[in-house]
Amino acid sequence: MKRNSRLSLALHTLSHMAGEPGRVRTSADIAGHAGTNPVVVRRVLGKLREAGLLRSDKGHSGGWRLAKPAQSITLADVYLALDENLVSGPATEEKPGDCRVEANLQARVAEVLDDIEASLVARLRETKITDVHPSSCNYCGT
Amino acid sequence: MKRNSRLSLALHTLSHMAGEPGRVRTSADIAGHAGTNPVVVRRVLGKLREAGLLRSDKGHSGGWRLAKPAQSITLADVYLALDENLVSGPATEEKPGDCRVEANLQARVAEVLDDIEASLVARLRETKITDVHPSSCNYCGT
DNA sequence: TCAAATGAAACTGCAATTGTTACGTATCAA
DNA sequence: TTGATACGTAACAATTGCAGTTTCATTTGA
Repeated sequence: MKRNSRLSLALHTLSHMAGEPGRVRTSADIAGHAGTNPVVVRRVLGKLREAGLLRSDKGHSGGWRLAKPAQSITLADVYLALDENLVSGPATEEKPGDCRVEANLQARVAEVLDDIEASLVARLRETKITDVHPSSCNYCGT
Repeated sequence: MKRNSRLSLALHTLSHMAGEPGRVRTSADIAGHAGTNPVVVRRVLGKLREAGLLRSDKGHSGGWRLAKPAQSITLADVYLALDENLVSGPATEEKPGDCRVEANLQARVAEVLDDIEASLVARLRETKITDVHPSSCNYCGT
């Protein structure tokens, strides 16, 4: 996989699930379709479970399924569940330093980035995961 | 240094230069103030030179200086000169694949990210590097 | 002619992320 | 009760990107 793969994997999987809400899928199934590893799938989908988007069951006939109606899940829900911070990054955290230019810059740039991050989430909130599922899907068979 | 350090270094340096436009600074000077390495400085400022923001001279009494009035340089100019792509990342570049969900997702997400990237640049264009220089600077002596 | 500065290439070191292996635990069916 | 199935988690290896470092060539001016 590549960069930003967590978000890709999460959206991809949820979108498929939106097409067949009843179907239960195992980590191995999902990993096979996404070209990755079952453990990676569990890591990523685990975040979505913590956020209340998915439910997982152990044991025989266990696996992953939607925990709420697909219509009620937006791209923003997924993005936030993963703590992506695609824009601002991990809170630059400079040592104090005695350079006032540095302080000015940090403040100014951080302000802009925070705004942009908020705009991103707002935009993502406009799209539901059901909007992304194509009318004919060679995986769901719909 | 940390993440986004190229942008930090570039903005920091340009901002100081805006305070003393005539002064020529060597890579070693700048590296010393920024707590990094002269070669790193040349790598980053080289991009700004390609973009026409800085000029560098070799040899005795050489070094770096502004190539245009500080008033005409915005944060966006610096951001774009570095090819940062802070939002969209390096063009996800998936192999084609036969999954239509994936294609739909890529398109939708890319569209949003491109918009957000444009918003970011627009916001950065509102601030000139002279706006970031404090009235009293312990480095410039102004 | 020599010292000072950039330009550029090659390499190392570090941190983050993904991929992999291994083992524990819960669940269900025979 | 037992065994197969699937998730949960920890630990480790592989990969990647970036900063840092070393080294050498080239240009410039005193």
